[in-house]
Amino acid sequence: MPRPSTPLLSPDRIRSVALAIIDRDGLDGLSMRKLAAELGVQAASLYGHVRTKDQLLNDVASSILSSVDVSGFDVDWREGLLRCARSYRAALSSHPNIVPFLAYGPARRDESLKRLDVVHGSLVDAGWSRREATMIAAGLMYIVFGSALSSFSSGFSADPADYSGRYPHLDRAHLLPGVARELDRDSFELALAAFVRGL
Amino acid sequence: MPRPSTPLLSPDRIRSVALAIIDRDGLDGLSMRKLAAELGVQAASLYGHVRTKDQLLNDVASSILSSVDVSGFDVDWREGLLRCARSYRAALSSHPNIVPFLAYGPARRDESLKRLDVVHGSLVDAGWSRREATMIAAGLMYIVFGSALSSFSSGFSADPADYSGRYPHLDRAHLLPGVARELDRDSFELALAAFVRGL
DNA sequence: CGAATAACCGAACAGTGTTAGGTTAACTCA
DNA sequence: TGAGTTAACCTAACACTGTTCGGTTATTCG
Repeated sequence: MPRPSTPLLSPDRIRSVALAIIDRDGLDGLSMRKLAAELGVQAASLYGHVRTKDQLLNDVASSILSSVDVSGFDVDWREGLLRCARSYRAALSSHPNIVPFLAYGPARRDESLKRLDVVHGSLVDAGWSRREATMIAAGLMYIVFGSALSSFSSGFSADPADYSGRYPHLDRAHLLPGVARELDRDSFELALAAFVRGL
Repeated sequence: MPRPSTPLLSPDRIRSVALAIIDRDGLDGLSMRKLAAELGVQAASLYGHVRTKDQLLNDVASSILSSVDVSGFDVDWREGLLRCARSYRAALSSHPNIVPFLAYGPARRDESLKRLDVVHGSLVDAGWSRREATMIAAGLMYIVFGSALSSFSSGFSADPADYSGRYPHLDRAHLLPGVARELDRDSFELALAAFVRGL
């Protein structure tokens, strides 16, 4: 196929299909050849629109982070922290398979830094020292990313035999996958509330 | 080379060299061929001692987790949580490159489950409901794994130009890598203290 | 109308995890 | 001691991976 009348590819289309594959097949399930195939194209063609696979993943990551909401700091810093953490987690948990990539280097993406700048500035304005502000922001990220790795409740096996006998206090752990989503959210809310209250 | 007089390989030796490579070159820096080369052997020979690369990584992970200390629950549950979290983080942060792998599925490794069983049982004995115990354990893991991903302080650039101007409140972010270790530990302690206090 | 550019393709390169089949040393047992 | 088995390594290959090079053709601009 030579140059088509109307272009088959665009950065937007590539990003959205890439994210769909990641959601469906996991992070390892995304290859440039598979991505190209689903776009009706050969792998080499992607490199006219995307610099590298890593860059593509970064772009996908940024688009996800753009929904993180730091408007709560207009109210007060506690509300800001809560709202930021909740929207951050919501963004991550709607695309759990990309979280391991995201967690690698969140501090170099513009979408992350813009929001971190607001958080840090608001905390300092509220009277925290710069060092404290940094630590509070870090602690918030710990809870957000820790919970978004989400491999806690949902990481358990649904087979009772994997636990009964061997782990006396985990005899109901096989029930966890069934309530994973709800339990993960409640665990996150518990950790977040305790953290913000304890500051 | 046929069968050598004294075996060149053993599961132990393979694991320890694998971990050394991961510590030195990162998780992606470990390949079966490189591992074999450093062991003075061809890649295929490894498969007489190791089922798959994934299994090898799991074994390495388990050996790291074996140093997590849950003895603090003999004192009381707060002390148990603190000591468990600290030793967990210490174990992870001495091999930061393997954390992304570890975070994938901690709930299926025997070394993890044995300790989780103690944590859960101790919390229930202390009067928490089973559900609360699960959520508290999850929250603790959030902070441990979130902080061990360690990409927070150390993930920043050391070049001032990456921040000044664009992010007004992050004008000293380039100093973070220099104090990353200390700041990460303090942030972890802050989050941990706030969490345990807030329960 | 001619030239430049943009969009795609085929083929290749070096690397990955893993398997099959072969070779030889060391061990086991009569 | 000698035969047979097993264990430990090897080479070669398979099907993948991300990425690059050079080629072909449709569109667009001067």
